[in-house]
Amino acid sequence: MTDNEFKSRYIKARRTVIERDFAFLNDMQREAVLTTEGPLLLLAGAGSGKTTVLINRIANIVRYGRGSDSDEIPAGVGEKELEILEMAAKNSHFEDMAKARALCAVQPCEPWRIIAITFTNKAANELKARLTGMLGDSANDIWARTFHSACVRILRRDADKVGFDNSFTIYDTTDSNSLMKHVIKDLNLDEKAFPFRSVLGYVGRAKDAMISAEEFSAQAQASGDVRRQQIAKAYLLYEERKKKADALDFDDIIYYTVKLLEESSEIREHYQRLFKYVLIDEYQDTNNLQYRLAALLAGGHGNICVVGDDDQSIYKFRGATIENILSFENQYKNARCIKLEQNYRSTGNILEAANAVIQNNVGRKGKELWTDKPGGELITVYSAQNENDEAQYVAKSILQNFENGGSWSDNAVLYRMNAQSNRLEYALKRFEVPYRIFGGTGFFERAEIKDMMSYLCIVQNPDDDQRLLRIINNPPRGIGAKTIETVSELASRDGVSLFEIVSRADRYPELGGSATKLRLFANIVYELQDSAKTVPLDDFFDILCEKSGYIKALREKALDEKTRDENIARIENIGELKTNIVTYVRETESGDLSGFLDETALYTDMDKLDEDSDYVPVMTMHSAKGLEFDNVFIIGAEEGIFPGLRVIGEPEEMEEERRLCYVGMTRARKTLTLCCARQRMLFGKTTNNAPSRFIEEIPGKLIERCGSAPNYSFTDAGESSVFSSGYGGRRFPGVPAKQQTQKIPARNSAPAKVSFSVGDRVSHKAFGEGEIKKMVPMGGDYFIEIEFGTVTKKLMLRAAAQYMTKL
DNA sequence: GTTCGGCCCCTTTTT
DNA sequence: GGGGCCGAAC
Repeated sequence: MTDNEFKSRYIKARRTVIERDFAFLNDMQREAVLTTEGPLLLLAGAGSGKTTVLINRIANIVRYGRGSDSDEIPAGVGEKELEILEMAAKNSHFEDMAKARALCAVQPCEPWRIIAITFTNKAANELKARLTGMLGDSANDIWARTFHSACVRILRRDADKVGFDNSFTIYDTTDSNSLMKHVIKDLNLDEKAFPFRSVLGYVGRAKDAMISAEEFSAQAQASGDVRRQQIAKAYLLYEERKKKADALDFDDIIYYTVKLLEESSEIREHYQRLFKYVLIDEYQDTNNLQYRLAALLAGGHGNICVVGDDDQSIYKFRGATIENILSFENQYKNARCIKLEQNYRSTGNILEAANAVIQNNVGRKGKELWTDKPGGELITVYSAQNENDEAQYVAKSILQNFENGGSWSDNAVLYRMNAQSNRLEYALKRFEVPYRIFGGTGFFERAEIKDMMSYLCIVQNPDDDQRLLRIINNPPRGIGAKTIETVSELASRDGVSLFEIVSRADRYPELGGSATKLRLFANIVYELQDSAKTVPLDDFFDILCEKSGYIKALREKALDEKTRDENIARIENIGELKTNIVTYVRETESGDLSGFLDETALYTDMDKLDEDSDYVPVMTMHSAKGLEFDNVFIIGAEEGIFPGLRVIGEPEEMEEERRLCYVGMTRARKTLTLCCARQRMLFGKTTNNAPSRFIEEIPGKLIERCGSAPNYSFTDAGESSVFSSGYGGRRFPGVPAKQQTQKIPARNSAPAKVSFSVGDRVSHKAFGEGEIKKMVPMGGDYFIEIEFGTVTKKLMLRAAAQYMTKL
């Protein structure tokens, strides 16, 4: 046998044995799993098994290294080894498979040398959980993290190289907003002409382009644009304050990591040597900074795998650019590209509907998902009277799904914006449906939680001025606005933090009698810092509650009849925070304060804490990305809401909105329900919205319409459906003039006449014969209970009537 | 210094 | 509808 012959037989047999481990995948998926070396672009449609591919690819790398994707032959192997491999390749019941597998490995990769970056915590957690399931505890060493948490980990080691202390604090959006507000005020800028949000937008965009405050300022000077110069001033001061407070905002976390890696060859090389394999999920959503970061991390071994789907790009608003995925093959000349187009998640109907919607987008690469699952249930479109009716319908449908057998968590409710959750929550509570709201004004945004977190942050880093201001007089310590103003002036005069002044208050005659009170506060901080060093975190938290006087103040307020409930709730919430701390201490080795602060700063919702319990997840379509559920309810599918008012008339943004719709629809495995309300109260105003154009883009044959607003007209997609909120103008486009004068029926008014009544015997297509036990008018429909033999079903009459005949 | 009431603003989506 | 901010009253 020649060397060449030996070599090619060896490689072939090795590949065949490895392939066997992944026989359950389809050809394209397997190809992606086995392609481990060099740059790889994975175009993965919704539900195409992307995560499955990712975790199996990692498993392959851990088990076999580059065995499946290399023509190297390890030194010292001969014909005996070839024989073993070829036997194993031929016979899947080969007796010494362990030996054969061992022969397949070419430098198997240590788990801690693999980094897999995702966008959301949920995606990262799922990745981690599935990896652990597959690889056991060693999977914990894999860097399966979000961009932000990976960067925090890097910066915790070396932030001092870019001008921060390694114990830096993280500012969330609220902190950034509040800091920018102060900055604008202190610069005497007109708050109308320079809204903090928009200034922060400029800052964010500048950072994404790696333009520092100084560079931005220089550019503004050169341009002669006065407005830009003002923004530059705000940018400079904003950065200065953050630096003084040793704080990084969300953008900074990525920005400074990139800066660190670009500027320090030593650190860059450390990570480039460390990470043999880099995987980036949702690559279509990366912005410029994240794109640079990915390239930096993979710069050593060059094994970068990016996964994405141009149809699911929904973060353009925060600087994500689809260009990153489109230009991947230019950036990496030897890149390979694999497309996954078979959908395993959804039924044929759901997929056909989603494809039909996304086809209305012009700017796309043109990828068509297909499935071998035929038909399935029709897509339900429910037209509600108003948001209450909509919420009740959803709650009842979920209840019904649950009663038909299944978990609560098989159902999910998705909406466009967090503000829509209110009515829904109410309905779910009423029907005793366990649910959980993700995102939005969550637990960590409650005032009392932010206060306690601020105390913890101050213990960790007393120079954090933003948080110091939050708690210095909370509970009241007699440190008022005047005193704080004086302290601020002294601090900015001496170029030090507020706490520096507070702790040495007696040296400043300007502070007069307040000095004692300030010293008292400083002492509390010092004492807390001492306990934090010696006492476990959970016990420390109790000490904090007591020493700060915070709980005591709440108890006193709770004595007042008027505010009793509110303050008791606050105390309970703090108890809940304690529970989080206890869990954190139990689940992490070090259980230290800084780790807890990092986690809570980056994890907006504590989703991972009770994954065992069963509940209905409720969230925006943005946060639903990457998740899947049997039954998906999308509420608020109306012009002006989804698509939102501000994207109507903006073709590019409309396309992003449509991609969001595509993301929402493709979350569903078995059933998909789209709801629209004829009348809706939002932000204190009542509006009459036409059904979403996205509904109209779904072929009629795939839809089953139902609902309590039967006159609610569905127009053809086109100009007439652009009408949204009822500011003058025509209220119901497409509705004949005669009906327009009709009053909209009030909530719970008598519904249209029905041909069923209590006591009727009925025959139902799915449940057989039964008797109507109860009928309650509800949202223009009837809520009915029918006894079928031993089981009682709760149904909505209008929907059920289609399957029922009277006996 | 503190508290309370009214006014004004904002309403996209995530880390 | 609700939260933040400011000014007036305690």
